[in-house]
Amino acid sequence: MLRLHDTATGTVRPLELREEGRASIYVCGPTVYDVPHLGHGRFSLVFDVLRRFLEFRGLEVRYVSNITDIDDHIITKAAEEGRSEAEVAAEYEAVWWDAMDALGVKRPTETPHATAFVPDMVRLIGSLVDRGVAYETTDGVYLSVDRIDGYGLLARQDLDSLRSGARVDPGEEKRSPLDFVLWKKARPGGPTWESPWGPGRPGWHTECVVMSLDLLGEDFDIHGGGLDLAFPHHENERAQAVGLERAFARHWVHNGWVMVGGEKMSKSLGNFTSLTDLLERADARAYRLLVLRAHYRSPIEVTPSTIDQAEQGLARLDDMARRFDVVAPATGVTAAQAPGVGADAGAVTSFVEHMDDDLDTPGALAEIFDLARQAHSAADDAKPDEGRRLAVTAAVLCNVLGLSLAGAGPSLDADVAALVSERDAARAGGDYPRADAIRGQLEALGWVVEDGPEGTRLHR
RNA sequence: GGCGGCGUGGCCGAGUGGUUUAGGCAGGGGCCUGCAAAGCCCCGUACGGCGGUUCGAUUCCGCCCGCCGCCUCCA
Repeated sequence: MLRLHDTATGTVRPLELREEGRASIYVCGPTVYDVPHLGHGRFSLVFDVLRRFLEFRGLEVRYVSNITDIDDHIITKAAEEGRSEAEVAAEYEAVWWDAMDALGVKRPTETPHATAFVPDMVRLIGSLVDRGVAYETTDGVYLSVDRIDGYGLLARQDLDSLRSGARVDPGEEKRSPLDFVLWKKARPGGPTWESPWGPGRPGWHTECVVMSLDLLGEDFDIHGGGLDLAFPHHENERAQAVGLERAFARHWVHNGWVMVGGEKMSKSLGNFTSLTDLLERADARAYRLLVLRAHYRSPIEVTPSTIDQAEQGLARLDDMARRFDVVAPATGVTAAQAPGVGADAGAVTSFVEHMDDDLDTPGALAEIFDLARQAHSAADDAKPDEGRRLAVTAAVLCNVLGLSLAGAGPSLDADVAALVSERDAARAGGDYPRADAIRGQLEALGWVVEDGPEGTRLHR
């Protein structure tokens, strides 16, 4: 069974599902007030692969990822641009899904929006107040972390050490500097909702508690997100669940940073690269490969050089797919079904063993590249069927990682096709100067020209 | 200040107490090819520094140096 790192224990431990055969996952999604950056791309890819792999393992996966469509950033932006918060959120949500589609990220099974759950949040906050875990001040409702057993679990620090590092704003009415806001009483500007504490809006941390518990139920399996969500966001979600005495996530999974010049990429540092920009410059699959080449908990450095290396690696896999004319295998193939579609059982087993080991995608990719080498080798050795079998295996496994390979050759327009046949004729007749001239023409049109036993082959 | 992580061959990036190597990219040599391209074969013998444990450490322990992160909105 899959073993995964759990931030709550700081160890890699077996994923013990609530319900046999079914996995429930909640991944914190974006706040839609700006274009997504490379860090958003990484977590989306990492959890997409986790989801695909669980499905490959034959599990029925329910994957919930939210859209935060109301918060201070959105309100600020709306005010600056003189339009509604809903318009701002809708615009950037559309950008978000475009980027996800381009990356080949499977749509979550549910994508709840925070604004649709505000009444539920009010009820949840009310329960916390009733239980004496939360309290009202002049500007809002706060959760009292002193009342929470094990606060600091995800930060892997105890309350005292967290408190010692906490920054305190003067004039705050919080009982502890670590207490966090559940409900913000209405201030000028921005939308409001009714509550027992007057009009206002929810703080950030409550929405994910409500949406995960409403949709997945108590004691769901995996809660994930970027490492910077571990504290305070996930810590504060957990605190609310503890305060309510409701079972929460069984397993906490966090992915590492995207780095830029040795520093964490983040909005606040202003050193981010937008995902949209990257997707315009590079093959989206190259970013997936770049992310998967490193372990999900390691930091990755994204530079023109590392992107280029990933594109070269991708070209190798594409070349294999072309040589063996491997079309993308049907999705939904499980590990158990893989041999039935012609995949090598031993390689599949080895791949699964890597992935079971805390999602060792670098090891899994090594397996795939090795298959590519073996496939070519077999074909060079006059064993085309064996080569094709290995190539099919590689393609099936790529699919589990969400990597689709370039299949058969592209369709050519009439002019290009004419050049190809003219060149083949020239080569057959020994007119190499003419053949080379046509190759030059084709290359000028952006084609890569390869000669095989069956004549000229083109690809982009 | 508290807590945590990292430092691997030209680059990216896994992994392990010792016999045979992660893998990719780039580079060199060879084969194949009319020439290329692609592919195949071969090659570099790396683990921040200093000690310690050990028959033996890149892998365990300690110290040091360097880098990064969290403790505040952040994927």
